[in-house]
Amino acid sequence: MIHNGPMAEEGTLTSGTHTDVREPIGEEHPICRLRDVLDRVGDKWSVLIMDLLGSGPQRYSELHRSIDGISQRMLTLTLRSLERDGLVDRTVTPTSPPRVDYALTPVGATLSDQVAALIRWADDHREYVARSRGRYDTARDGTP
Amino acid sequence: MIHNGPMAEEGTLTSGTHTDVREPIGEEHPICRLRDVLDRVGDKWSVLIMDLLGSGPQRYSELHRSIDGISQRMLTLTLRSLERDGLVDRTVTPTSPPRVDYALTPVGATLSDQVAALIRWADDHREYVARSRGRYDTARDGTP
DNA sequence: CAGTATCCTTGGTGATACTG
DNA sequence: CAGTATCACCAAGGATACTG
Repeated sequence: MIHNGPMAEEGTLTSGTHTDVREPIGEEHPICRLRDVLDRVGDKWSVLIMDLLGSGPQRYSELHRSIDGISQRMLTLTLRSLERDGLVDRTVTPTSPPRVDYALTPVGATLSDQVAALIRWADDHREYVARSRGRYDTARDGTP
Repeated sequence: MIHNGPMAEEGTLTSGTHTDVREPIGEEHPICRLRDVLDRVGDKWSVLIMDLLGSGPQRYSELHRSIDGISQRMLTLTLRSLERDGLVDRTVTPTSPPRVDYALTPVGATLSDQVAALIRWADDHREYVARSRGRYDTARDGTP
């Protein structure tokens, strides 16, 4: 049985104590530990940012301009949680106007590599997926 | 500039014509093509299912029992889109009661491998992330 | 068993405005 | 420049009930 729900609330991870309120679930599948990364990789913006930072540090405004359609709110929020997870470093240069640079941490870089692999997969199988969808949909539309 | 919005609606992929209504954006970053996979990997259930199927075909009811907390609705929906993308095969044995087996397609297996790599990453860096969060949070709570 | 149909909630997201 | 704060929305997802 894979437990998928929020098995570890912020407090559980934060507190330092790993007191599991629920039954032990780690033995059967490592998936339950995956949630964090998945949520990281899953949301729209994290991956974009991880990729962008993969080619070097970027300023807040550079990221904002580079990522079409992201709001300041989401950019900040995403960067914050990336920083919180130890995946990106935030460097403030208290000039005026202030300057803030974001860069991958060493660990963040390794995740960035995984993301890159995923991107490559997506690229390699882009057409396959498109054709699969085409076939699936026409099969449903064609013979109703 | 990375375009992230829904650049290709279902219809665009489905129709077979790749008439891009928007400006050409593929040159700058391959990210825009990634959305499909990301959405696949990103949502709660697809990854769980891909992993489960990685160890062999499973019946609907097996998946349902194996994945704690998933509703029939979401299980069906997720399996359908996985099938639509050509990542899993659905085999109906029209006995009574009916029996339906799900298995990874060859291509689905390769994505499953990527997912497995991600899982490994998550496992390897689980503690690191937890401690990063701990430090980040106590830094905020400790000095308010 | 393996779904489909329906209703309803919630939180992730965008838009907007303000600030050190 | 690099954020923070607030509001408002709506689609993803859960709960429940029904069916071939």
